[in-house]
Amino acid sequence: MKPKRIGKDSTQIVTLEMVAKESGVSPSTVSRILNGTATVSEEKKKSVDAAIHKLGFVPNPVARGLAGGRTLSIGVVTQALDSPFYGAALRGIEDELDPAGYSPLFVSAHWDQTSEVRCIDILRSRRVDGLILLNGRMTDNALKNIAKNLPVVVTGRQLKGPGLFALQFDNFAGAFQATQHLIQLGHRRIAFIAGDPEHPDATERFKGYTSALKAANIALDPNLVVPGQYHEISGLLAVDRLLASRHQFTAIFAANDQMAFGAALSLHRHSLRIPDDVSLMGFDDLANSLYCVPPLSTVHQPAYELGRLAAASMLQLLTAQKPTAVMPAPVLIARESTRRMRT
Amino acid sequence: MKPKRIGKDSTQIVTLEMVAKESGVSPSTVSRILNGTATVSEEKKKSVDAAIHKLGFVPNPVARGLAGGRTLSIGVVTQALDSPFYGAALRGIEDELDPAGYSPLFVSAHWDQTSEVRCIDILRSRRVDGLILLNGRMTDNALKNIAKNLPVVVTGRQLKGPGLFALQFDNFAGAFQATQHLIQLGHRRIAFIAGDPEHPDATERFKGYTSALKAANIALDPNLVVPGQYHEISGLLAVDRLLASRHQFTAIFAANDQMAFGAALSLHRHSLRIPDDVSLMGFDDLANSLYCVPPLSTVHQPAYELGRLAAASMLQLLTAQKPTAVMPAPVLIARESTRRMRT
DNA sequence: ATGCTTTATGAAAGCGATTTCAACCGCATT
DNA sequence: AATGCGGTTGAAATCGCTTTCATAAAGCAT
Repeated sequence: MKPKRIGKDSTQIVTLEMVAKESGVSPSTVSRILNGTATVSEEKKKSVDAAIHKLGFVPNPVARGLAGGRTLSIGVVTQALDSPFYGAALRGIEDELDPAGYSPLFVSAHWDQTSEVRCIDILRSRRVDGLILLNGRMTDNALKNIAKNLPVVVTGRQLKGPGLFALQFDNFAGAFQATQHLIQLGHRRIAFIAGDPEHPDATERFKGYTSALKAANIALDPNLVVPGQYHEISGLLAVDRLLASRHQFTAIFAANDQMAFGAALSLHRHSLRIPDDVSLMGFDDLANSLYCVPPLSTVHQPAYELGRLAAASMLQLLTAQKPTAVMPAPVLIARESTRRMRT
Repeated sequence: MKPKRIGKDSTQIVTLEMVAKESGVSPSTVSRILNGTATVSEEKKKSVDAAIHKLGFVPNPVARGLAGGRTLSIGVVTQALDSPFYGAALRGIEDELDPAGYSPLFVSAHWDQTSEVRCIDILRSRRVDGLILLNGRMTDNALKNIAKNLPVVVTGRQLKGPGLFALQFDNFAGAFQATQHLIQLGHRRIAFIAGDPEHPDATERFKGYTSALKAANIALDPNLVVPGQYHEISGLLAVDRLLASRHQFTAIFAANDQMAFGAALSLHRHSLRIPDDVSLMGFDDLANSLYCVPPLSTVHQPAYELGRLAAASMLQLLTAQKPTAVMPAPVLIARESTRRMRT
């Protein structure tokens, strides 16, 4: 049996001190070179670089975090790890942070305010350098308070402050467009499956719906507005209820795609065809909206882009720049679940 | 204007030393109480606990990581953050780790071996206490090597070793059942949309398919086996090709749900109804399989459970216990996309 | 030359925990 | 009464890096 020898791959711990010794300079100098904290003679720089390369030195982020206060990690509070929408956003964050040497630390709050506070505490105790909050529930003031000590980027609300940046998607405009689209196709009796009024974006979408109706001089029929909770099942139940109520409608606008899927299933169960019998419109443009039957007309929400922008803004905040990101405007995606009213 | 005062919520840094001073003992003793490293007199324990509570002390994981070598964080290498399947697994991991005080550190490797190695390096440099690898691509040996220094839990392969634990889902049995189900419904000409042969689970599923055919004395028709890559679009194209080839079939078994969705769309485009004209079977039981039209028959793969089990096993590994987790057996979920052959 | 501001560098002091080491105490042993 | 031992406790070293602080060298004006 071969003696257990230290393989080249087995990360043996090379410390900054070893690099210093190897290149004949002090640890301080090595650190300065690593961080560019001060000017160092070209000559030493070279010899240190050589030593780093030779020894395969990788700075220890933990020690770095302790000494310098920076951990090169960004806390990300999401609402669900496994939601198709947030998943894309997280991917965007990761893609943007990674090249900058930062690592995201994901925690999920499950749309619960208490849990959200706890998550933030955990992240702070882990000394993250910044915080990205995706559609958080906490109050604006609490957020501003946190931003005093820690750069914060939030999505889903309008807010300004020092060390604080907000990115908001125009839910109102998106919903307006969606409703308008249905109207333009000749629909007059358009049902709306609302989201949880606790979500500000859900209420915005509702406003977009009502505004578009008003703009077209269509009276809002409260009987056609049914509550939902953004889940598939709530969309299904909403349509069940709608159908049971016997109020006529020719189109449905669901406040998000997930509810639209539920709605589609309910329609199917009642032998109603999409879009021949009723047109169906979603909101979010989830990955699988393209692959349901029939492919869902919806409003594209750039989740991935949102993640990237949030992360990029955070990076700017960390370098004391003013974030410049601006959210793309909503884009309507007309697919096959909506069609012109039959005359 | 009120003077800026230190709010109670603004996490001012309370250190272990302050706790020690407050309670009149040495830092060492506080540490010992925190970690249960040694017996401490009941009296001091009480006074320290009181001080901790009073000051609201939270140990700094960063300092802890540097001093003790433990960071209370577990590296998780996933293949995609935004895949419905992995999302559920990640949630399971988080749910299990959180109560134990551990935090997961997620990185995604995008099914790329090089990237996977890089991810692991990042995690190691961050001094994670353990590593969970979800369906990794790296070789068994490389893995064993890593496990020498770091507890490792892997999914999707069979492997044993010190500090190493593997969890594997029985893809073969699952695919066998799925195929058998179609056969029992009277289908004889069953097409198969394969996954990328690079994935071991894809090849296992293929084997399950062929074995079930053989067991029923049905000859395998190579014309009915088409390649795919686990994405929706590949499922769609596969069915397009199948249909173009004009080889008869009455049922399709897709190696995963995503391809089944694509397949469903292709069938729809060709005006073929599910399940009346062709039965469709998936694999994985993604969250939205329940909400497609018609709801997809599939094999349930317990992604969430998998995550929990992997995390639980890691926790056991970290306390030097032998992991005891065993994967649940595949369960067939017959929904509405499959039906008895018309006679 | 003299004095004074810069500039490059190293020594040393943290950062906030853990852990080793040694001292101390009390109690059983001979 | 002397020795020894397990059990508590605190002082101090340590983890690997950053960052003051001090110092020596260098540049510049007078």
